[in-house]
Amino acid sequence: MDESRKALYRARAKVLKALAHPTRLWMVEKLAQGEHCVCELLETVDADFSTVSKHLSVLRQAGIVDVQKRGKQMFYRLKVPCVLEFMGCIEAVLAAGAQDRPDAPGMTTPGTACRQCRQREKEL
Amino acid sequence: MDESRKALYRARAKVLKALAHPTRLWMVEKLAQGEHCVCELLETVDADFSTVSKHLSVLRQAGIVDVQKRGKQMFYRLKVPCVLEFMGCIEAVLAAGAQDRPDAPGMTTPGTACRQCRQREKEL
DNA sequence: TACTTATTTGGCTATTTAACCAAATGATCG
DNA sequence: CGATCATTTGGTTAAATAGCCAAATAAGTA
Repeated sequence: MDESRKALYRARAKVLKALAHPTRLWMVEKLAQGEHCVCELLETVDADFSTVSKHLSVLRQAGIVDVQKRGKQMFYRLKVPCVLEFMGCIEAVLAAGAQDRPDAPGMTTPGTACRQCRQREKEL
Repeated sequence: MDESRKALYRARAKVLKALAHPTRLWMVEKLAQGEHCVCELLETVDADFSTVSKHLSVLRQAGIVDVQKRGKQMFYRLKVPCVLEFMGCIEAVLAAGAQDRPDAPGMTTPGTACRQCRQREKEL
């Protein structure tokens, strides 16, 4: 894998990482309903002012939210609303996670050994 | 926000966190093409055997991948393929992140003060 | 049974992240 | 200008994460 490809995956991971926090996830949903100033978000969150601000900063740096100063307040809004679409799939993961299926007992696939994997590759 | 709601967001965040790593993201895409044993993934990844194994463990615990033992090998596969759909939106975030728009200079919205926010709430 | 192969586990260290507090900034109001 | 409000920044500490190495399992194989 070349360096530019690695960089791409790092960038993608960074976006996901920005979303991967309960408080931030919550705030993103909140912002999906319309813009909010920091103190409005603060009220719903049970954390310190500076903590909320830092979370928003993470979202902003990831490019997920937008901020606009108006008067003495900072108004945040969701820049890329499609991130909300993740939720459906995440719920699916959570639902699937519960069952941990035993995966059909009578499995007859030959079990290609790893060494053989490489050999098979050579043969191709 | 009540405790069960918090727990929901924590659970969701955990799933995203599992995806939020370049190597894991890469492996998920790889697994989307079909099942692979650990050593096959290792070849494409430039990391230690144990590191790869741990990444897979994270994905498994999050409920994203499935594992099945066959012979001496562990075959991993994508359990919930919809996670791939995230990529489109992530690219959108990355694309949007580039431009950092100045958001229309002549903005005339009154700038509701935060104190006033609370007051406004009371008035409703 | 001993040997090799495939993978996981258990430390260990370096790095990153989260949270809080206190201080700094920036804008408006008196 | 000085006070106040909204928010960010810096510092600190605790906890989580990533990576590597070495040892432990587990399943064939000789």
